[in-house]
Amino acid sequence: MARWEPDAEGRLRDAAMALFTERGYDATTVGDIAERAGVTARTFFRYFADKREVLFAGSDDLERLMVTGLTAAPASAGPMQAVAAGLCASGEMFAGRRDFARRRQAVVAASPVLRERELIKMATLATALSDALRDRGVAAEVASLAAETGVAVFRVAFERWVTDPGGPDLAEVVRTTLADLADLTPG
Amino acid sequence: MARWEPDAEGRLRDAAMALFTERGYDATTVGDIAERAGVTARTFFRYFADKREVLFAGSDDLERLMVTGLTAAPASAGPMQAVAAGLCASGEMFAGRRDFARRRQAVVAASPVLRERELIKMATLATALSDALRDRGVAAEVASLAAETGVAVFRVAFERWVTDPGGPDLAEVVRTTLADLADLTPG
DNA sequence: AGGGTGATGTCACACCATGACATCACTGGG
DNA sequence: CCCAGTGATGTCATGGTGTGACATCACCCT
Repeated sequence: MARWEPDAEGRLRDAAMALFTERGYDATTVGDIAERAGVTARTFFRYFADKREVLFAGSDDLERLMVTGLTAAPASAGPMQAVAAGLCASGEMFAGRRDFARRRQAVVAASPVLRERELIKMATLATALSDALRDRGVAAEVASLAAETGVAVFRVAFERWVTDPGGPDLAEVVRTTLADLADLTPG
Repeated sequence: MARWEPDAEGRLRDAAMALFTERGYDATTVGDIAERAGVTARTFFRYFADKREVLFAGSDDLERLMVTGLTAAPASAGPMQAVAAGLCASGEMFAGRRDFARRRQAVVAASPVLRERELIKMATLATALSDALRDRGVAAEVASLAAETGVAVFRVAFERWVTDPGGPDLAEVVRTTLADLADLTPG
Protein backbone atom coordinates (compact mmCIF):
# COMPACT_ATOMS: atom_id res chain seq x y z
CA MET A 1 0.00 0.00 0.00
CA ALA A 2 1.23 3.40 -0.95
CA ARG A 3 2.04 5.82 1.76
CA TRP A 4 -0.41 8.36 0.35
CA GLU A 5 -3.49 8.06 -1.80
CA PRO A 6 -2.63 8.89 -5.40
CA ASP A 7 -3.79 11.98 -7.33
CA ALA A 8 -3.84 14.52 -4.54
CA GLU A 9 -4.22 17.25 -7.16
CA GLY A 10 -7.39 15.75 -8.60
CA ARG A 11 -8.85 15.24 -5.14
CA LEU A 12 -8.12 18.86 -4.28
CA ARG A 13 -9.85 20.06 -7.46
CA ASP A 14 -12.91 17.92 -6.79
CA ALA A 15 -13.08 18.97 -3.16
CA ALA A 16 -12.82 22.62 -4.11
CA MET A 17 -15.59 22.42 -6.71
CA ALA A 18 -17.84 20.62 -4.25
CA LEU A 19 -17.25 23.03 -1.39
CA PHE A 20 -17.47 26.15 -3.54
CA THR A 21 -20.80 24.88 -4.83
CA GLU A 22 -22.10 24.03 -1.36
CA ARG A 23 -21.08 27.13 0.59
CA GLY A 24 -19.55 29.51 -1.92
CA TYR A 25 -15.97 30.54 -2.51
CA ASP A 26 -15.57 33.02 0.34
CA ALA A 27 -17.02 30.72 2.97
CA THR A 28 -14.58 27.97 2.02
CA THR A 29 -11.06 28.05 3.43
CA VAL A 30 -8.03 26.35 1.94
CA GLY A 31 -7.95 24.27 5.09
CA ASP A 32 -11.48 23.00 4.38
CA ILE A 33 -10.52 21.95 0.86
CA ALA A 34 -7.34 20.24 2.01
CA GLU A 35 -9.15 18.44 4.80
CA ARG A 36 -11.78 17.04 2.45
CA ALA A 37 -9.02 15.96 0.07
CA GLY A 38 -7.16 14.29 2.92
CA VAL A 39 -4.04 16.47 2.85
CA THR A 40 -2.83 19.56 4.68
CA ALA A 41 -3.25 23.15 3.61
CA ARG A 42 0.47 23.36 2.93
CA THR A 43 0.11 20.65 0.31
CA PHE A 44 -2.65 22.61 -1.40
CA PHE A 45 -0.20 25.42 -2.08
CA ARG A 46 2.28 22.99 -3.55
CA TYR A 47 -0.20 22.20 -6.32
CA PHE A 48 -1.86 25.58 -6.76
CA ALA A 49 -0.26 28.99 -6.57
CA ASP A 50 -3.26 30.37 -4.71
CA LYS A 51 -6.80 29.52 -3.66
CA ARG A 52 -8.33 30.64 -6.95
CA GLU A 53 -6.04 28.69 -9.21
CA VAL A 54 -7.62 25.38 -8.20
CA LEU A 55 -10.49 26.17 -10.58
CA PHE A 56 -8.30 27.10 -13.56
CA ALA A 57 -6.27 23.99 -14.20
CA GLY A 58 -7.27 23.52 -17.85
CA SER A 59 -6.66 27.04 -19.08
CA ASP A 60 -3.20 26.28 -20.38
CA ASP A 61 -4.60 23.49 -22.50
CA LEU A 62 -7.28 25.79 -23.86
CA GLU A 63 -4.67 28.32 -24.87
CA ARG A 64 -2.50 25.72 -26.59
CA LEU A 65 -5.52 24.36 -28.45
CA MET A 66 -6.54 27.76 -29.76
CA VAL A 67 -3.05 28.78 -30.78
CA THR A 68 -2.61 25.51 -32.62
CA GLY A 69 -5.95 26.00 -34.37
CA LEU A 70 -5.02 29.53 -35.39
CA THR A 71 -1.61 28.52 -36.66
CA ALA A 72 -3.13 25.70 -38.69
CA ALA A 73 -5.44 28.05 -40.57
CA PRO A 74 -4.62 28.29 -44.30
CA ALA A 75 -2.20 31.05 -45.26
CA SER A 76 -4.93 32.61 -47.39
CA ALA A 77 -7.09 33.26 -44.33
CA GLY A 78 -7.26 36.85 -43.07
CA PRO A 79 -6.44 37.76 -39.45
CA MET A 80 -10.01 37.51 -38.26
CA GLN A 81 -10.57 34.23 -40.08
CA ALA A 82 -7.46 32.78 -38.50
CA VAL A 83 -8.62 33.88 -35.06
CA ALA A 84 -11.98 32.30 -35.80
CA ALA A 85 -10.26 29.00 -36.59
CA GLY A 86 -8.45 29.18 -33.26
CA LEU A 87 -11.61 29.92 -31.31
CA CYS A 88 -13.47 27.07 -32.95
CA ALA A 89 -10.69 24.61 -32.10
CA SER A 90 -11.69 25.00 -28.47
CA GLY A 91 -14.85 23.06 -29.19
CA GLU A 92 -12.88 19.83 -28.98
CA MET A 93 -11.92 20.47 -25.38
CA PHE A 94 -15.46 21.13 -24.19
CA ALA A 95 -17.30 18.48 -26.17
CA GLY A 96 -19.45 16.45 -23.79
CA ARG A 97 -18.55 18.67 -20.85
CA ARG A 98 -21.24 21.26 -21.13
CA ASP A 99 -22.73 20.29 -17.81
CA PHE A 100 -19.47 20.52 -15.92
CA ALA A 101 -18.75 23.81 -17.69
CA ARG A 102 -22.07 25.19 -16.53
CA ARG A 103 -21.52 24.25 -12.91
CA ARG A 104 -18.03 25.70 -12.95
CA GLN A 105 -19.31 28.85 -14.66
CA ALA A 106 -21.90 29.30 -11.92
CA VAL A 107 -19.25 29.13 -9.23
CA VAL A 108 -17.00 31.60 -11.01
CA ALA A 109 -19.83 33.99 -11.74
CA ALA A 110 -20.80 34.06 -8.06
CA SER A 111 -17.42 35.31 -6.86
CA PRO A 112 -15.78 38.58 -7.91
CA VAL A 113 -12.29 37.32 -7.20
CA LEU A 114 -12.85 34.26 -9.35
CA ARG A 115 -14.20 36.46 -12.12
CA GLU A 116 -11.00 38.46 -11.91
CA ARG A 117 -8.94 35.35 -12.39
CA GLU A 118 -11.10 34.23 -15.29
CA LEU A 119 -10.64 37.58 -16.95
CA ILE A 120 -6.88 37.52 -16.72
CA LYS A 121 -6.88 34.05 -18.23
CA MET A 122 -8.87 35.46 -21.14
CA ALA A 123 -6.44 38.35 -21.44
CA THR A 124 -3.50 35.97 -21.48
CA LEU A 125 -5.30 34.08 -24.19
CA ALA A 126 -5.71 37.26 -26.20
CA THR A 127 -2.00 37.92 -25.95
CA ALA A 128 -1.19 34.41 -27.09
CA LEU A 129 -3.51 34.72 -30.08
CA SER A 130 -2.06 38.10 -30.93
CA ASP A 131 1.47 36.69 -30.85
CA ALA A 132 0.42 33.79 -33.06
CA LEU A 133 -1.05 36.24 -35.56
CA ARG A 134 2.16 38.23 -35.64
CA ASP A 135 4.01 35.02 -36.40
CA ARG A 136 1.85 34.84 -39.52
CA GLY A 137 3.06 38.28 -40.54
CA VAL A 138 0.10 40.30 -39.27
CA ALA A 139 0.98 43.82 -38.15
CA ALA A 140 1.13 44.23 -34.38
CA GLU A 141 -1.74 46.70 -34.05
CA VAL A 142 -4.04 44.69 -36.25
CA ALA A 143 -3.07 41.50 -34.45
CA SER A 144 -3.91 42.78 -30.99
CA LEU A 145 -7.20 44.25 -32.14
CA ALA A 146 -8.22 41.02 -33.88
CA ALA A 147 -7.20 38.96 -30.86
CA GLU A 148 -8.99 41.16 -28.33
CA THR A 149 -12.12 41.19 -30.44
CA GLY A 150 -11.89 37.46 -30.95
CA VAL A 151 -11.70 36.80 -27.24
CA ALA A 152 -14.67 39.09 -26.65
CA VAL A 153 -16.58 37.02 -29.19
CA PHE A 154 -15.48 33.82 -27.50
CA ARG A 155 -16.72 35.03 -24.13
CA VAL A 156 -20.13 35.85 -25.53
CA ALA A 157 -20.26 32.59 -27.49
CA PHE A 158 -19.25 30.51 -24.49
CA GLU A 159 -21.92 32.16 -22.42
CA ARG A 160 -24.52 31.42 -25.09
CA TRP A 161 -23.31 27.82 -25.43
CA VAL A 162 -23.36 27.12 -21.73
CA THR A 163 -26.83 28.51 -21.16
CA ASP A 164 -28.43 26.59 -24.03
CA PRO A 165 -28.20 22.91 -23.03
CA GLY A 166 -29.69 21.50 -26.22
CA GLY A 167 -28.06 23.99 -28.57
CA PRO A 168 -25.37 23.46 -31.21
CA ASP A 169 -21.78 22.67 -30.26
CA LEU A 170 -19.37 25.37 -29.19
CA ALA A 171 -17.62 25.78 -32.55
CA GLU A 172 -20.97 26.35 -34.22
CA VAL A 173 -21.98 28.97 -31.65
CA VAL A 174 -18.65 30.75 -32.15
CA ARG A 175 -19.30 30.93 -35.89
CA THR A 176 -22.79 32.29 -35.33
CA THR A 177 -21.52 34.91 -32.90
CA LEU A 178 -18.83 36.03 -35.33
CA ALA A 179 -21.47 36.43 -38.01
CA ASP A 180 -23.52 38.54 -35.63
CA LEU A 181 -20.52 40.75 -35.04
CA ALA A 182 -19.94 41.17 -38.78
CA ASP A 183 -23.55 42.33 -39.12
CA LEU A 184 -23.03 44.78 -36.29
CA THR A 185 -19.79 46.57 -37.06
CA PRO A 186 -20.55 48.26 -40.41
CA GLY A 187 -23.61 49.93 -38.83
CA MET B 1 -6.23 73.03 14.65
CA ALA B 2 -7.98 69.94 13.40
CA ARG B 3 -7.42 66.74 15.21
CA TRP B 4 -6.36 65.01 11.99
CA GLU B 5 -4.90 66.28 8.76
CA PRO B 6 -7.63 66.54 6.11
CA ASP B 7 -7.94 64.33 3.02
CA ALA B 8 -6.61 61.07 4.37
CA GLU B 9 -7.94 59.34 1.27
CA GLY B 10 -5.94 61.54 -1.07
CA ARG B 11 -2.80 61.08 1.00
CA LEU B 12 -3.27 57.32 0.93
CA ARG B 13 -3.62 57.35 -2.86
CA ASP B 14 -0.52 59.47 -3.31
CA ALA B 15 1.49 57.38 -0.88
CA ALA B 16 0.45 54.20 -2.63
CA MET B 17 1.37 55.47 -6.10
CA ALA B 18 4.73 56.65 -4.82
CA LEU B 19 5.58 53.41 -3.01
CA PHE B 20 4.33 51.16 -5.80
CA THR B 21 6.52 53.10 -8.20
CA GLU B 22 9.54 52.96 -5.92
CA ARG B 23 9.50 49.35 -4.81
CA GLY B 24 6.67 47.70 -6.70
CA TYR B 25 3.26 46.54 -5.56
CA ASP B 26 4.24 43.29 -3.89
CA ALA B 27 7.07 44.78 -1.89
CA THR B 28 4.75 47.44 -0.45
CA THR B 29 2.55 46.58 2.52
CA VAL B 30 -0.64 48.32 3.49
CA GLY B 31 1.19 49.30 6.67
CA ASP B 32 3.85 51.08 4.61
CA ILE B 33 1.23 53.06 2.71
CA ALA B 34 -0.66 53.98 5.84
CA GLU B 35 2.51 55.03 7.64
CA ARG B 36 3.57 57.34 4.82
CA ALA B 37 0.07 58.83 4.78
CA GLY B 38 0.18 59.33 8.55
CA VAL B 39 -2.67 56.98 9.46
CA THR B 40 -2.99 53.38 10.59
CA ALA B 41 -3.50 50.34 8.38
CA ARG B 42 -7.02 49.98 9.76
CA THR B 43 -7.88 53.38 8.36
CA PHE B 44 -6.63 52.35 4.93
CA PHE B 45 -9.27 49.63 4.84
CA ARG B 46 -11.96 52.12 5.77
CA TYR B 47 -11.30 53.98 2.52
CA PHE B 48 -10.42 51.09 0.24
CA ALA B 49 -11.96 47.63 0.22
CA ASP B 50 -8.56 46.06 -0.37
CA LYS B 51 -4.97 46.93 -1.20
CA ARG B 52 -5.54 47.00 -4.98
CA GLU B 53 -8.51 49.31 -4.87
CA VAL B 54 -6.36 52.30 -3.90
CA LEU B 55 -5.33 52.58 -7.56
CA PHE B 56 -8.86 52.41 -8.97
CA ALA B 57 -10.61 55.34 -7.38
CA GLY B 58 -11.76 57.01 -10.60
CA SER B 59 -13.28 54.02 -12.30
CA ASP B 60 -16.80 54.79 -11.13
CA ASP B 61 -16.52 58.24 -12.68
CA LEU B 62 -15.29 56.75 -15.92
CA GLU B 63 -18.24 54.42 -16.05
CA ARG B 64 -20.73 57.19 -15.36
CA LEU B 65 -19.15 59.36 -18.02
CA MET B 66 -19.37 56.66 -20.66
CA VAL B 67 -22.91 55.64 -19.83
CA THR B 68 -23.98 59.27 -19.99
CA GLY B 69 -22.25 59.68 -23.35
CA LEU B 70 -23.94 56.57 -24.70
CA THR B 71 -27.35 57.58 -23.48
CA ALA B 72 -26.96 61.03 -25.00
CA ALA B 73 -26.34 59.62 -28.48
CA PRO B 74 -29.13 60.46 -30.96
CA ALA B 75 -31.90 57.89 -31.18
CA SER B 76 -31.00 57.36 -34.83
CA ALA B 77 -27.56 56.01 -33.89
CA GLY B 78 -27.06 52.24 -34.13
CA PRO B 79 -25.79 50.19 -31.16
CA MET B 80 -22.16 50.42 -32.18
CA GLN B 81 -22.40 54.14 -32.87
CA ALA B 82 -23.95 54.70 -29.47
CA VAL B 83 -21.18 52.72 -27.82
CA ALA B 84 -18.67 54.78 -29.75
CA ALA B 85 -20.22 57.96 -28.38
CA GLY B 86 -19.87 56.58 -24.86
CA LEU B 87 -16.24 55.61 -25.32
CA CYS B 88 -15.35 58.99 -26.74
CA ALA B 89 -16.94 60.75 -23.79
CA SER B 90 -14.13 59.38 -21.66
CA GLY B 91 -11.71 61.75 -23.37
CA GLU B 92 -12.93 64.54 -21.12
CA MET B 93 -11.79 62.72 -17.99
CA PHE B 94 -8.26 62.10 -19.22
CA ALA B 95 -7.59 65.40 -20.96
CA GLY B 96 -4.30 66.78 -19.64
CA ARG B 97 -3.62 63.66 -17.58
CA ARG B 98 -1.80 61.58 -20.11
CA ASP B 99 1.36 61.65 -18.04
CA PHE B 100 -0.31 60.49 -14.86
CA ALA B 101 -2.18 57.84 -16.84
CA ARG B 102 1.08 56.52 -18.21
CA ARG B 103 2.71 56.25 -14.80
CA ARG B 104 -0.31 54.52 -13.37
CA GLN B 105 -0.48 52.23 -16.36
CA ALA B 106 3.14 51.20 -15.79
CA VAL B 107 2.44 50.26 -12.18
CA VAL B 108 -0.64 48.25 -13.11
CA ALA B 109 1.12 46.49 -15.98
CA ALA B 110 3.92 45.39 -13.65
CA SER B 111 1.66 43.50 -11.28
CA PRO B 112 -0.58 40.56 -12.22
CA VAL B 113 -3.00 41.18 -9.36
CA LEU B 114 -3.43 44.80 -10.41
CA ARG B 115 -4.00 43.71 -13.99
CA GLU B 116 -6.73 41.43 -12.71
CA ARG B 117 -8.42 44.30 -10.99
CA GLU B 118 -8.13 46.48 -14.07
CA LEU B 119 -9.75 43.78 -16.15
CA ILE B 120 -12.73 43.39 -13.88
CA LYS B 121 -13.24 47.14 -13.95
CA MET B 122 -13.36 46.93 -17.73
CA ALA B 123 -15.81 44.03 -17.53
CA THR B 124 -18.03 46.00 -15.18
CA LEU B 125 -17.86 48.83 -17.67
CA ALA B 126 -18.97 46.49 -20.45
CA THR B 127 -21.94 45.40 -18.38
CA ALA B 128 -22.92 49.00 -17.71
CA LEU B 129 -22.70 49.88 -21.40
CA SER B 130 -24.71 46.79 -22.30
CA ASP B 131 -27.42 47.74 -19.83
CA ALA B 132 -27.52 51.26 -21.21
CA LEU B 133 -27.94 49.86 -24.71
CA ARG B 134 -30.82 47.70 -23.60
CA ASP B 135 -32.47 50.78 -22.15
CA ARG B 136 -32.42 52.13 -25.70
CA GLY B 137 -34.30 49.07 -26.88
CA VAL B 138 -31.34 47.08 -28.19
CA ALA B 139 -31.76 43.31 -27.92
CA ALA B 140 -29.82 41.73 -25.08
CA GLU B 141 -27.50 39.59 -27.18
CA VAL B 142 -26.65 42.40 -29.54
CA ALA B 143 -26.15 44.76 -26.62
CA SER B 144 -23.63 42.57 -24.83
CA LEU B 145 -21.71 41.88 -28.00
CA ALA B 146 -21.53 45.55 -28.91
CA ALA B 147 -20.48 46.47 -25.37
CA GLU B 148 -17.80 43.79 -25.10
CA THR B 149 -16.42 44.73 -28.47
CA GLY B 150 -16.54 48.40 -27.58
CA VAL B 151 -14.55 47.85 -24.41
CA ALA B 152 -11.99 45.79 -26.32
CA VAL B 153 -11.64 48.74 -28.69
CA PHE B 154 -11.29 51.13 -25.76
CA ARG B 155 -8.50 49.07 -24.25
CA VAL B 156 -6.56 49.05 -27.47
CA ALA B 157 -7.22 52.75 -28.02
CA PHE B 158 -6.19 53.69 -24.48
CA GLU B 159 -2.98 51.76 -24.90
CA ARG B 160 -2.26 53.56 -28.16
CA TRP B 161 -3.08 56.94 -26.63
CA VAL B 162 -0.93 56.44 -23.56
CA THR B 163 2.12 55.30 -25.49
CA ASP B 164 2.04 58.18 -27.97
CA PRO B 165 2.74 61.33 -25.94
CA GLY B 166 2.34 63.79 -28.78
CA GLY B 167 -0.56 62.00 -30.46
CA PRO B 168 -4.19 63.07 -30.85
CA ASP B 169 -6.56 63.16 -27.89
CA LEU B 170 -8.22 60.03 -26.59
CA ALA B 171 -11.56 60.50 -28.33
CA GLU B 172 -9.77 60.81 -31.65
CA VAL B 173 -7.76 57.64 -31.05
CA VAL B 174 -10.96 55.80 -30.15
CA ARG B 175 -12.52 56.86 -33.44
CA THR B 176 -9.47 55.73 -35.38
CA THR B 177 -9.42 52.37 -33.63
CA LEU B 178 -13.09 51.81 -34.35
CA ALA B 179 -12.46 52.54 -38.01
CA ASP B 180 -9.63 49.98 -37.97
CA LEU B 181 -12.01 47.41 -36.54
CA ALA B 182 -14.61 48.12 -39.21
CA ASP B 183 -11.92 47.50 -41.85
CA LEU B 184 -11.04 44.24 -40.17
CA THR B 185 -14.32 42.47 -39.52
CA PRO B 186 -15.75 42.02 -43.02
CA GLY B 187 -12.54 40.25 -44.08
C1' DA C 1 -22.43 73.39 28.71
C1' DG C 2 -23.61 68.95 27.19
C1' DG C 3 -24.79 65.39 24.06
C1' DG C 4 -24.37 63.63 19.35
C1' DT C 5 -21.42 62.74 15.26
C1' DG C 6 -17.78 61.12 12.64
C1' DA C 7 -13.07 60.09 11.68
C1' DT C 8 -9.54 57.67 13.65
C1' DG C 9 -6.99 54.49 16.84
C1' DT C 10 -6.46 50.05 19.38
C1' DC C 11 -6.99 45.31 19.92
C1' DA C 12 -8.09 40.69 18.68
C1' DC C 13 -8.66 37.40 15.30
C1' DA C 14 -9.14 34.27 11.11
C1' DC C 15 -7.30 33.42 6.80
C1' DC C 16 -3.77 33.52 3.01
C1' DA C 17 0.75 32.42 1.46
C1' DT C 18 5.56 30.95 1.91
C1' DG C 19 10.15 29.41 3.76
C1' DA C 20 12.70 25.96 6.39
C1' DC C 21 13.13 21.64 7.89
C1' DA C 22 11.51 16.78 9.18
C1' DT C 23 9.44 12.41 7.81
C1' DC C 24 9.04 8.20 5.45
C1' DA C 25 7.47 5.01 1.49
C1' DC C 26 9.62 3.89 -2.58
C1' DT C 27 13.62 2.98 -5.84
C1' DG C 28 17.88 1.38 -7.59
C1' DG C 29 22.68 -0.07 -6.98
C1' DG C 30 26.02 -2.65 -4.46
C1' DC D 1 19.55 -7.61 1.70
C1' DC D 2 20.72 -3.20 2.94
C1' DC D 3 21.34 1.53 2.37
C1' DA D 4 21.61 6.22 0.27
C1' DG D 5 18.88 9.09 -2.59
C1' DT D 6 14.40 10.88 -4.15
C1' DG D 7 10.04 12.86 -3.85
C1' DA D 8 5.59 13.73 -1.83
C1' DT D 9 3.87 15.11 2.31
C1' DG D 10 3.68 16.94 7.16
C1' DT D 11 5.00 20.34 10.80
C1' DC D 12 6.26 24.70 12.44
C1' DA D 13 6.97 29.54 12.22
C1' DT D 14 6.11 33.93 10.26
C1' DG D 15 4.49 38.10 7.74
C1' DG D 16 0.78 40.18 5.33
C1' DT D 17 -4.39 40.75 4.42
C1' DG D 18 -8.86 41.95 5.82
C1' DT D 19 -12.64 42.55 9.44
C1' DG D 20 -15.35 43.07 13.77
C1' DA D 21 -15.84 45.37 18.21
C1' DC D 22 -15.05 49.00 20.91
C1' DA D 23 -12.62 53.35 22.63
C1' DT D 24 -11.29 58.11 21.80
C1' DC D 25 -11.75 62.88 21.04
C1' DA D 26 -12.17 67.28 18.15
C1' DC D 27 -16.02 69.39 16.22
C1' DC D 28 -20.88 70.86 15.73
C1' DC D 29 -25.46 71.85 17.16
C1' DT D 30 -28.74 73.20 20.30
